[in-house]
Amino acid sequence: MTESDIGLRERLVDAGVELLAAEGLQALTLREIARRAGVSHGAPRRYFPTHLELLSAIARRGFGDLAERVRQTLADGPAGPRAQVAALARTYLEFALDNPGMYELMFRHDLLHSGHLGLRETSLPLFGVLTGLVGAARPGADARRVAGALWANLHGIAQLWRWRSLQLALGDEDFGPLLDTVLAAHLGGPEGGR
Amino acid sequence: MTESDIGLRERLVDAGVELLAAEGLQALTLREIARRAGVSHGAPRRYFPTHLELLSAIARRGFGDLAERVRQTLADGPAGPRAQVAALARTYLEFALDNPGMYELMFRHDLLHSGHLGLRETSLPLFGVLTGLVGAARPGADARRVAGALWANLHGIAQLWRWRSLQLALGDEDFGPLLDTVLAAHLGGPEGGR
DNA sequence: GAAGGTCAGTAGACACTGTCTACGACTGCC
DNA sequence: GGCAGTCGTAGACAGTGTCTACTGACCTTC
Repeated sequence: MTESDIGLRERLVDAGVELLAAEGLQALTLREIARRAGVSHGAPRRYFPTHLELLSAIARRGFGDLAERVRQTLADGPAGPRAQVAALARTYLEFALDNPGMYELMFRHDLLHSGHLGLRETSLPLFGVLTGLVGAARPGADARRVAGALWANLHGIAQLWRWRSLQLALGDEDFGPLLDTVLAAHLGGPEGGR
Repeated sequence: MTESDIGLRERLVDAGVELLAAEGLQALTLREIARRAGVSHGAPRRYFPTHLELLSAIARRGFGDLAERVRQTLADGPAGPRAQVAALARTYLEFALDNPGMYELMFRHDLLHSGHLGLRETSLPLFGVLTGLVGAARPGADARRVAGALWANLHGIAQLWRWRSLQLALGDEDFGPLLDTVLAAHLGGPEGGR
């Protein structure tokens, strides 16, 4: 009846998400998650046979959150594919910088069970959305390839920005100008279409 | 007189580089490096007070190798800033894909002592070279910003390609077409100039 | 109502990790 | 020949992920 019967499985993922946000990825040990959930270190094994699968479940939360944020951005956002791509890109970067630990985990493929766990199922649709918008914003171009290039660019910015490498090289404090440059490069000038 | 007096310090880094190439980053433990170098697990501590510093020394080898490869590419490569940027980009990606473990280590800032160890000293000059070439290839543009965008794009491609995410999304088997798209986006059409 | 069985979680062991400290051997120097 | 200082060894310690034996509660079945 209390919070304790929402199931240990969910409680473990909750504890992991909190711990990740509070202490970072290196603190996300199996035993510490169990401690935070108030169970012994052997308990998680009942639901997650291995540490990797628990981390994957936590990462799936992150992919879900990101997808939800993007969905909401596109629902609230301005009209026009060009502006929507820009809004999506900004949302993506803000997510990465607001949740550094989670973003780090989401792309640490060595820690994740990327195959069977539906990570692809939440990541590929997002790429599909981006491809559609890019295709509408640049009718002539190979939408998939341009979307792939843009995705890689966003991912690279997220990583380098988190480590302050780009700030160091550019002297910027906000990623806005850089993002404008990137969008103009992949989609054409900021005035829209091409 | 034999190989054993080139100094344990260098031997440890050598062993680490080999181990990294052979077994990957997760195998690069302090104790295994010591084992491969033929010493006890406490020996590295004499030269590297912490695991992090040994890994940083190994990563520095990687940055040195990359810088050397880029230097050679630019020396042998074709004339013209546009073509040189393209050659640099290709060299960068080939390095990342030929040495996946090393590339992974080089950008795992949580494992590296990025501050005092001269990593920045090998990475920033490379960015300076790129900025110079970009400035020559696109005289009108903000060279630093475009170079930063391109660098982030290359880094993103290297990561996503290693995880086969981009291959999955694009259906490609070679990164050449994608790289052409990226270079055209940041530098203008493939015919050169703008 | 009592017996048996399944399931969730506990407790402890194991091998492994990075770090720390005490110790031994070997060098060059006076 | 004795002596210091350096280099590497050996063992301890806390922490990790995994595995196995166990306990106890609940649920079914006679």
